[in-house]
Formats: sequence, C-alpha cells, structure tokens
Amino acid sequence: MSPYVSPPDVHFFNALVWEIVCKIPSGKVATYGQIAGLIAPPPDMDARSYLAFSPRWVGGAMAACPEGVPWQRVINAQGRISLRSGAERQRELLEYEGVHFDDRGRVDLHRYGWSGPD
DNA sequence: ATTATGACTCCCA
DNA sequence: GTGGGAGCCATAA
Repeated sequence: MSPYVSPPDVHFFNALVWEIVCKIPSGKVATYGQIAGLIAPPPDMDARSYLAFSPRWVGGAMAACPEGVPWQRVINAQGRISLRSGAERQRELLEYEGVHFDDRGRVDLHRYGWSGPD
C-alpha cells in the first residue's frame, strides 16, 4: 500500500499507523517519530496536500489502538516509555518479549530498534 | 477564533 | 548524558 494519504481521512490514517505498528516484530521497538517518518510525504511534494503528520499523531493513534496491535513496541526517541498511565504494564510486556531495560529504565535502540519494513 | 493539551522531537546550554 | 523550551499538528472546549 502506498504510504501516502491524500484526503483528510483520519480513520484511514490511523489504520495506516496501526498497520505499520503490526509489522514491528516481537523483541523489537520503534519510535513515534520513526513511524511518522514512514508516512510523511517526501520533501518534493506539497505537505499540505496530505494529511499533516507528526509524532504526536502516532501517540494519538496508539491511544485509540484496537486490540491485536502491538502498541507496546512503540516508545519515544530517547528509548523511554512515554505512556503516562500504565507504563509499568508496557514495560512488562516488552520484557516478556525479550526487550531489555537498563537501570535507568531505557531501551538500547541500537540493539532493539526496528530497522523498518522490508 | 483562541487556548489548552497530548503515549513527541529537536536543539542547545 | 541531561533538562528545559520551542516547535510541532490535531482535537476539544
């Protein structure tokens, strides 16, 4: 599917985010910005022609995540959990998948970071 | 229309 | 490596 969206179809857009998140394998993590980057229009195209996108939106899509989507594999660019409520549960889910947290509660993105689709 | 608020990121001190 | 602040975009009030 083309990673570009023309109409301001929010629901479709969220679905696109979820679709990408579903591709993150167990034991790996991706950042909000990384997900956003997979959808953002290229620089030679008018960004206004597409539904504006930003890391914040990915967070919003995660908040409305349907069951079955591995939302726990999305963390912030610092390798930390951004979830305000339920952060402990997210950490448990990731550790269960083999993702290691250091003593300061951070994940080594060089080791566990998802290299993207394909 | 304006303001406040987010599961963010970047930049700089 | 860390923390604060600006920038960010959509939504809700």
